[in-house]
Amino acid sequence: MKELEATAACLEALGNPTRLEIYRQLVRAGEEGKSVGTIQKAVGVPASTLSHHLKHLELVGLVERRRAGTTHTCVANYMTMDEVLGFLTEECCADSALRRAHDHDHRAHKLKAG
Amino acid sequence: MKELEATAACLEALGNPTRLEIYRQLVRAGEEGKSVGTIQKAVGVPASTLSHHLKHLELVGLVERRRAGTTHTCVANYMTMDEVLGFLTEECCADSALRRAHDHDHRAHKLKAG
DNA sequence: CCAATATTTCGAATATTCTAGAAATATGGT
DNA sequence: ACCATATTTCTAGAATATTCGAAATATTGG
Repeated sequence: MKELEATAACLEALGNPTRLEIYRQLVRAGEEGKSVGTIQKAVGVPASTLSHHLKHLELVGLVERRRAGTTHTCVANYMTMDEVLGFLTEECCADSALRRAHDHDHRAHKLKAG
Repeated sequence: MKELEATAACLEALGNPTRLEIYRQLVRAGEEGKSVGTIQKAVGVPASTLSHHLKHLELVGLVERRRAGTTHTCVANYMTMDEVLGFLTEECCADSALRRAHDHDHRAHKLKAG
C-alpha cells in the first residue's frame, strides 16, 4: 500500500510540536494564509529553523505557498489533511472504533466498510 | 498548551510506517485485540523491533495490553485516537478546513468554534 | 526443577532529525 | 548600483530514533 506511506509521512510531519503549532497557525489563518515572518513571530523559532519545518510540511503536501514580492505566504492544504483523516477513518480506524467508543461528537461519521 | 504536546506525540507515534501498520492491525482486530506474536507474523519485523514499537504506541496511550499467561494481547485505545482527532478538528483544523474543501464524507462534523 | 513458548530488555551500530548561526539569494525601493 | 527586508541554503554539532541479535524474564506444563 502506497497510501500508508504517504499518510505516515503526513502524521510524522505533524508529529513535531513546533510543526503542529505552525500548521495550527496556518489553519487558523484560513484561505488568506500567513507570511513566514508572521509565523515566526507567532511561533518564536529562528528563521532558519522555521524555514526547515515549513519545507518539511510543504514536502508532504500539508502546506503550500504563494510568493508575492519578497514575502512568502503559506497556506494549509486542506485536501491533504482530508486524505490523512480519510485514511484514518476508512483504512485504519475510526469507523470500527470511534462510533462505539464514547459519544463525543463523532457519531456523524458515515459507515463505509462493512 | 499541554494538549498540543500530547497530540504531537500521538501523531509522531503513528508517523512511522511500521507503527501505523501495527496500529491498523490492532484497530482491525477490534475489541478482541491481537497477540504480539500474531502482529509479528502480520507485520514481519523481528520481535525486538516490534516490542520497541509497541512500547512506543503504549507510551502515548494509543495501545493498551492485557497479559494472559505468556501471551500479551494488544488492543487499540480508541479514546486516545478520538482525542487526537478531536484536537485536529477543534483546536487545529478541520472545521474551518474540511467543511469547505471538497464534499467527501466529512460534512457531518459538527460546528464547534465560531 | 527443566523445557518450551512468548515477549522484553540490553547493547551497539547506523541513520535521521533538530537546531541555529552564518552566508547566500531574491525582491523592491531610492 | 546600493540598501533594507524577507527568506532560504549551507553547515555542522547534538540529540533521538531505528534496527536487530543476543541474553534475560515470565509463564505454563511435565
